[in-house]
Amino acid sequence: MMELHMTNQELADVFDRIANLMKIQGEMVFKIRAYERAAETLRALGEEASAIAARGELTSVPGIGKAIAEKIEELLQTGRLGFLERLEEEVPPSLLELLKVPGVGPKKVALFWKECNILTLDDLKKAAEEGRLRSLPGMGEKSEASILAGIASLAQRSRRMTLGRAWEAAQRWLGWLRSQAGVERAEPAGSLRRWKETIGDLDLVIAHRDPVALMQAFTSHPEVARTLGQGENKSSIELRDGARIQLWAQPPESFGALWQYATGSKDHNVRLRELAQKKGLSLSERGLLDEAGNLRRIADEADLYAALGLEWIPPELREDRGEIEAAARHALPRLVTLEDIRADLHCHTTWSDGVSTIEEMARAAIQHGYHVLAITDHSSYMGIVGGMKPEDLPRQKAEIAAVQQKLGDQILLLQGAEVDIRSDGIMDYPDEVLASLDLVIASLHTSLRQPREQITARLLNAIRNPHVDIIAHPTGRLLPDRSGADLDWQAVFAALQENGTALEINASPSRLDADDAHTRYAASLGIPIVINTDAHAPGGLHEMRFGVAVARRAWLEAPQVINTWETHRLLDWLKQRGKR
DNA sequence: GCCGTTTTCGGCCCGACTGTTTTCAGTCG
Repeated sequence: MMELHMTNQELADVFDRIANLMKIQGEMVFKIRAYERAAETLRALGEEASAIAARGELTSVPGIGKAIAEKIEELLQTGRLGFLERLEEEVPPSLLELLKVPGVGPKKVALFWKECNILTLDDLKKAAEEGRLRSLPGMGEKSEASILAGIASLAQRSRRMTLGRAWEAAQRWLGWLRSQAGVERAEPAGSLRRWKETIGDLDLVIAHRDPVALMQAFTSHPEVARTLGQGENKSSIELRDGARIQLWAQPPESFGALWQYATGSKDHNVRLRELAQKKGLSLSERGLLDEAGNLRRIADEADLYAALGLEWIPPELREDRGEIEAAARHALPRLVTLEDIRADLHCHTTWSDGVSTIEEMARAAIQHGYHVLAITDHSSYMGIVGGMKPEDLPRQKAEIAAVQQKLGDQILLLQGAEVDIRSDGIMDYPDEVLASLDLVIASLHTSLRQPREQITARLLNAIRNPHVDIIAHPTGRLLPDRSGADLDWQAVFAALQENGTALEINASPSRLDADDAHTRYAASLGIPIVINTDAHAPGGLHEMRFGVAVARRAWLEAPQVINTWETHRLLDWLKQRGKR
């Protein structure tokens, strides 16, 4: 049977498309939710759906039943879906653009389409400008103005933020909030607190007894371009750069319920509320309401989870990926923490494109409390980064030895290299050079758009090289929006497993590669995971926390991450791989 | 469309805010 390559992401996009078209069509909300849930599930899988389909086990995946499994199989076998094609004949796909306008949902889109024959964003803009929308039921002049503002902001609105940028912005705003009168507590929530790889809107929560004046100050802050909503408990603003911030407020005694609610994810919250219902309770951001109508306010998140019979769930796990079941069994993983990290095995110095010396990087690593630092400058293939030729390595080795002597037992320095996998799949250093290093990282930097078979073959070639210890940033993606290589993940996983090669989580917020889903699946196969910063300056070492966040979202415990190991164990691992 | 120790039918989370409304629908998270 001819098998077409559809990634989990591509499959998920199809089901999201179906869900949105059905919304405009006015289909049952629960049917729509089923498609949305299937899309979420596919994105979180890690293992390729095609591999599960080949075993005939799609329906054993939670959220995928008979109907959706059949659609996945049709897509995998033919690359098309008759159901979607018929749907698109009934609902013009150009309407999906209209859904992106803030404040415009499926009901309005259907109304505009059926009553005014509006099919595109341009149609909608023109109709609003000409005042043709105000006569529609539920519409008025303000609605028209809001739609025009929404279309304008859509055009100039920035993309999703990287996690790094979002954290910086959040810290600034939290600082401002904490300086305001009456703010007893201010914390990040939403996808930021769950450490998702990119962030749409910033969600912030505060404890405040009388937030009306504060909400006013928030929406009139000098950076605000427009106010999207302002109420007593909730306000939303858009900044000049297009970023959006939502602020929620509750009194301190309800702060736990609010923080939990605003942290999400939506799917996680829905599951919690269903659980509450089964116990005869109603859960909201205000607290738990019993059947007699008594509201139990909740100051501390952990009390909320406890009231539902659950362990407190770390925010990184709150995606409805099995965490609620695990919390009920008191079987949540003991997630790896930043404090567990003892080594950084990927950084650059002035020997290639780094801006600091070996000694500067080593001293910075000591400040982080690390026991081991691997100096892994680039090989020479990429001319642009001024990589190291094999003949440079002995001189670098001498410098590392000199710094090592100077620093004594404060830290152990390893001489590694980040060796390019050339476009033809050949490693950039010959085997005897690779064998002379303490640690070898292999990575793809060029020709990332090669066809799946070709680029996978390059990576497999590196994994099978007995001198290669770590595969760095496997897809080469750049967040927020440059996608990476199209890899045959099942082949990559199998090769990593067979060779005992470690898979890197690259901690740079513009990479976070491998991602949480693939890392979780890789670790379940016993593949060693390493979290590296790929720092090019001492400041870059601080990005370790973003990599740890990915590992936590992948449910990893410290023993699965090789740079949490005691030095002797790490060295044993390298030795067993033929190093040192 | 999915799901099940209240099982194979009948459920499926909850509230704030806006703009249009004289009591509510739509959107959002």
